[in-house]
Formats: sequence, structure tokens, C-alpha cells
Amino acid sequence: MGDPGSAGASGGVTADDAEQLALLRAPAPRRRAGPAAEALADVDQVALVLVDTGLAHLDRPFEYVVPASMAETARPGVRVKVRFAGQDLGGFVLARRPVAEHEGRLTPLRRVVSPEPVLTEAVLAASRTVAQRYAGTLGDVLRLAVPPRHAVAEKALPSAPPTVTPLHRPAARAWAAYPAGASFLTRLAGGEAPAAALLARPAVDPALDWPALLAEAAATAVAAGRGALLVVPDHRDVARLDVALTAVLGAGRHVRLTADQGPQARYTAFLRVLRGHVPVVVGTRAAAFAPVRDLGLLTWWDDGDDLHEEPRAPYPHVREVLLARAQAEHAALLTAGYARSVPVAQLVEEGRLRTLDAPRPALRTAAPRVRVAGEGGEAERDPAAAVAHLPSAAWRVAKEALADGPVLVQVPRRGYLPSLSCQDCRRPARCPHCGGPLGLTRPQAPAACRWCGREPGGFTCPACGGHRLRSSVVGARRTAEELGRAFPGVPVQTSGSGAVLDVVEGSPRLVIATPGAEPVAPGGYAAALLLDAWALLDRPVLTAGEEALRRWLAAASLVRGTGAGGVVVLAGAPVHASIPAVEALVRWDPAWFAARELEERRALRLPPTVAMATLTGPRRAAAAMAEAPALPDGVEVLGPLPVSEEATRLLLRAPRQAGPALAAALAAAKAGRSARKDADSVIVRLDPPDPGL
DNA sequence: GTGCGAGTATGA
DNA sequence: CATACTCGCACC
Repeated sequence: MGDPGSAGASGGVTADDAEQLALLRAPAPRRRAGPAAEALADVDQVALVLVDTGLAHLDRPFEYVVPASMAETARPGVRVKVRFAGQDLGGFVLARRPVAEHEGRLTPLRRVVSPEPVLTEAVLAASRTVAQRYAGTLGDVLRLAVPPRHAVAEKALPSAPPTVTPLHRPAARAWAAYPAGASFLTRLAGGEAPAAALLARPAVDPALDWPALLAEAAATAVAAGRGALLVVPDHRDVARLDVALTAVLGAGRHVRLTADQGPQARYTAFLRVLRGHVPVVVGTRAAAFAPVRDLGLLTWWDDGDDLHEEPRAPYPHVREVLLARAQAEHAALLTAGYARSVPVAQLVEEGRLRTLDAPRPALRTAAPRVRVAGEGGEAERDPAAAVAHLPSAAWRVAKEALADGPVLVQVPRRGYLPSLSCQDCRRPARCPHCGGPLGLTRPQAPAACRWCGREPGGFTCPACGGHRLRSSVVGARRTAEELGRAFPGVPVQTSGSGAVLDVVEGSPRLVIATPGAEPVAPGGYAAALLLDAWALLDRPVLTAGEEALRRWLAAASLVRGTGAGGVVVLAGAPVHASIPAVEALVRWDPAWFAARELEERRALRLPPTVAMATLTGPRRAAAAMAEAPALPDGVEVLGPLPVSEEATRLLLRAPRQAGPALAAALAAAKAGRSARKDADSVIVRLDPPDPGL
């Protein structure tokens, strides 16, 4: 049945067995004249096809001849089916050519799946960059870049774009707070490709907040006849930005594109972009490859949010995808957030992004006042506060603010692994050998490095000289009921995993939320309590401080500004020791923190100042890969450390400039393993945002 | 991954 | 010498 030669000729399923056998053995007569020998296309008879083999060593284009019947439809970018090594596989036509480079005989294309050219040249170019960057295959990246076809969606969508009146350049009210903003927008409107990192000023007025800011930038691109792509971490952000875009652009100029909208809706949105029906796309990381026409602006919000990391191979970060696209399409680039991630700080330092921050005085007025309430030793003095396990300062602030409006309470999620820090100064304890975090693998076990697996034995804190280690376990459970009892008569709402609220009313109430699930309050919260600060700070990850500050800033940005009496209380942080993330929150200086953190990581040779890769798999297989001959000079191998019964992990570290060479060597090693059919698979991950876990 | 040819082992 | 089987590699 799978035999292509006999399928049409034998004329029935009930063919005699002996005859079948004879047919199979016979030296297949090479295509006699007849229906099989179809005429070929007149021009550009050869199609270059990227076949989705799923095999690393076959991740390159193959040539096929184009039958006359497909001469018009088999254009670059369309999906095709081809015969490859005896099976029917999918692929994309990358190009058409008059003559073949391949010396041997070419097989004809089997079928054009759809005449829709879903893979544009620009997206292909960016995909290639991303594949190289992450030592992945182009096939893997294209699977992320082009959504699965949905035939019904393709049929249903009218091909003629709706008529939309031209858009005038918007007033850019939200941008008025950013002195360098005008020149960025002017360059964007003029068809240039400025690249910037922006620290957003919090604003409780929706016309001035970050969604309005990004929407105005998008509208500037549209008014100049260019398109815009806006990527945000989650669907709540998509919803907020959608509202802002409608306000600035009117209807019919933008479309949402997220993975959670389902195959048909997603493909419909994709097609509306591809066919040029809308110039603006807003979405989650699934939208990062959207084929926007005449792309003028690529922007993403909150670089540090881990939702920007793609969890499927080759695990690209939205930042890297958009950087690649900006380069490929000469588009402007804008990353904005209340916080600045360390990778973004590095891009700023390297001059690849210019800063576009709100001036510090404006920031400090727009932001709430921040107080640190200590670790809770004073809690017992106030009985009502003790009921809620709140420091009394926090309790008093909340009590007062509740007269005036809603109060946000941020409670970290429980269940983090214990990590170790210095008992005296509370800085994270690091491995003296490789700089990795020290932690406990089991209760009672000696402290061990989570990267190289060594057990350093004695400990001396490089910062204060202390010798004692402290295991941080997430503190007391704070429940909505406890808080409710501490504030009788006040309505309590919760927002967290499972039930996330987008918005709450502006009247007095307690809103208890886990980080990332904080609802917006119209007019802003009167106050926010950030509880269990150490639970965020003590996470056994490289990015703990960065992440803690980012989450605090996100919650604090929903609070009214200093001028309007907004207050934030950080509870559960030490008052005596100076913790950079805490200091940065109090001073509202995220740029200072990011630059400082970058400096520290450089001193310790930690990401993102070095190139890193993790190899995860059976010990021997991972070790064999780490010995790949083509690895660039200066690669250090750390580990192995066990990650499960079967698998171990090796960490490769190289100078940052050696990143491309490291990726190339690992891609080659993967291809070699694939060609040799090595059964044990090794997962290769380049520059994982947190290599320590 | 599959299919195939070269090369080698095996037995009449 | 014919047939069975493994190995290595190309796959357009």
C-alpha cells in the first residue's frame, strides 16, 4: 500500500500476493510515459524545500522539481508535502530556481498544501538567526514561527482587506513624560530603526500608563505607513493593551494573537496579519514571529518576566527573537518595563539599546512612597497586627489607607526550594569554586553547589566574613482569613493561581494576590503591602534579587503616586542589612539596580555576561557532547550534577564573544549524534535564563 | 527516522 | 557460490 509505483496501476486492493512480491522485487521501471510522467513548470522548475524531518543532521533545504500543475502555487513560503526517504513529510518552499544544485535525480513535489505563503522571507531570515543563536534546527524554529494551518479559517477569511481610513499621527500624551521620547518617535515615523530601553513611569491614569505608551508608539508607526508588533507576558496584559490600542488606533487596525485562543482563531489572526488586513499585532510570545507587513516597530513589555521564555526547543527568549527581527526588517525596537532586566542592562551597556527613561524626579513623584517594615519582630506589639502576622507598621498603613481606597497585599507563593545565605549579612551563599548557588538537596544534607555539585565544607562569606549558613524557608502562612480577621468589616478578595482577577473596584477592600496576579484598581490602590520579602529574595536562583524587585515594582506601580498619598510597605525584609533589591525599591531606582547586578555578575562570570549552555541527558552522552572537538577555546565544563534518576546536567561556560561559536559547535555535535542515531538524547539549551536549577 | 547497497558472515 | 544479515550512509 505504501508502494508509490503500484498504487495506481494494480487497480485493486485484492491483488494476488505473489504478483505483489514480484512487483516489489522488480527493479522498478523508471517512470514510463503515462500519467506518472507529468510535465514540469516552464520557469523555475526547481523548488528549494525545507523538509520537516525532525532530524538535526537533515536540517537543510532539499531540491524538488515542480510539476506544471504547481507552477503557480508552489511559491516561496507555501507549505508543501514531499516524498522524503520513503515517507511523506511536510515542508516549506524556501525558493524557486531555474536549475538544481543537486547532482542526482530530483523527485517532484507531491502536493502544495495551501497556496498561502505563510513563511515570509523576513520571518525566515529571523528564524535562521534564532536557530543559530540557540543551537537549534530551523525546523524547530519554524514550528514556533508559523502556526499550524487551519483550512476552515483559511476559507472563511475574506481575502480583500477591509477599507480603513488613514491614521493621523497621535498626540503621544503618555510619551510626554519621557524627554528622549520625541526623538524616538520622530525617527520611528521617519522610517528609521532606533532601539531603546524604557523605564516606565507608573501612572494610575489609563491614558498615561504603559499600555497607552505602547499604543501611542504603535500608532506612530501606523501613521507612517508601517506596522507594529507588541509582545507582552500574559493574556491579561494583552487585554489591557488591546483596550489602549482601540482607544488610540480605532477599530480594525489591530489583532490579538495568542496561543490560548485556539487553532482556528489563532490561524485567522495570523492570516489577517499575513494578508495585510491589520498593521498591528498584540500578543504573547506566540506572536513574536507574526508576519507583520512593513514592520516598523517591535516592542515588548517587561523583559524579565519568565513567560517571555519559550518552553519548546530551542527555547528562544522573546527578546532575542525581536532583536533578530529588528535586524532582518530594519524596524525600531523598544523594550519597556517598570523594572530593567539584567540582560537589557547589558544591551544598554553595549550600546545596542539607548535608554529612554523617565527622569528620576518625575519617577519618584509618580511612584508611591516605600517603607521597609522589618522582619516581623515588632509584630507582637500590636494584637490586631499579630492576628494577621503583620508587622505593626504594615498593619497601621493598611488600616489608614482602607479609609481611602483599596489596599493590595502581595503574598509570595509557597513551595520554593530552600537555599542558603550568610547568617550574618544574608547575602546568597555562593560556591567558592564556580560561583554557583549553594543549597540543600535534602534536609540534613551538607551544602552543595547547584551548578558543579561540589560540597565546599566550610563557608566564609566573601562580603562580611561570616561563617554560618542560614537556610531560608518560606515563612508563616498568611491567609485571606487571617487578614480578614485583622480588618473586620472590610471586604477581602483574592487573586492567584486558579482564579485571577483583572480588575477590582475602587472602593475600600483588601485585595490579596500572588505576584503576577495583581488586579488593576481604577484610580490606583491607596496602599500595598508586600509580604514575606525574603521568600522572593531567598529563592535559590541567580535572578532572585532581580525577580524580587521586578515583582515588587509591578505591584507598587498599581498604587497611587507619592503626591496622591500612595504608600507601599515592604514587610519581611531585614532592616539592618543593606539588600540591593530593597534599596532599589525604596529609592525607586531600577536602572541603578540592574547596572549594579550586571557588574556583580561580570565579576563572578555569571550570565548574561558569559555565554552558557546546559547539556541534560544520560551522563555519558552529556559528557561526550561536552568533549565535542569544535568547542571554542576557553569553554569551562562544570558538573555533572544529577537532575533525576537517569539524567545529569553539565554546564558549559564561555566568554560572551564565544557565544556564537559555542552554539555552532553544539549544533554540530547534535547533528553528529543524530546522524549516528545515538539513542540517548541530550537536551541542549543555550543561555538558559537561570542555569542553576 | 527509512531504504538501500556494500560488505561480510554463514551454510549447502 | 548463493543467500542472510549487519553496517553505514544518503535522504533532493
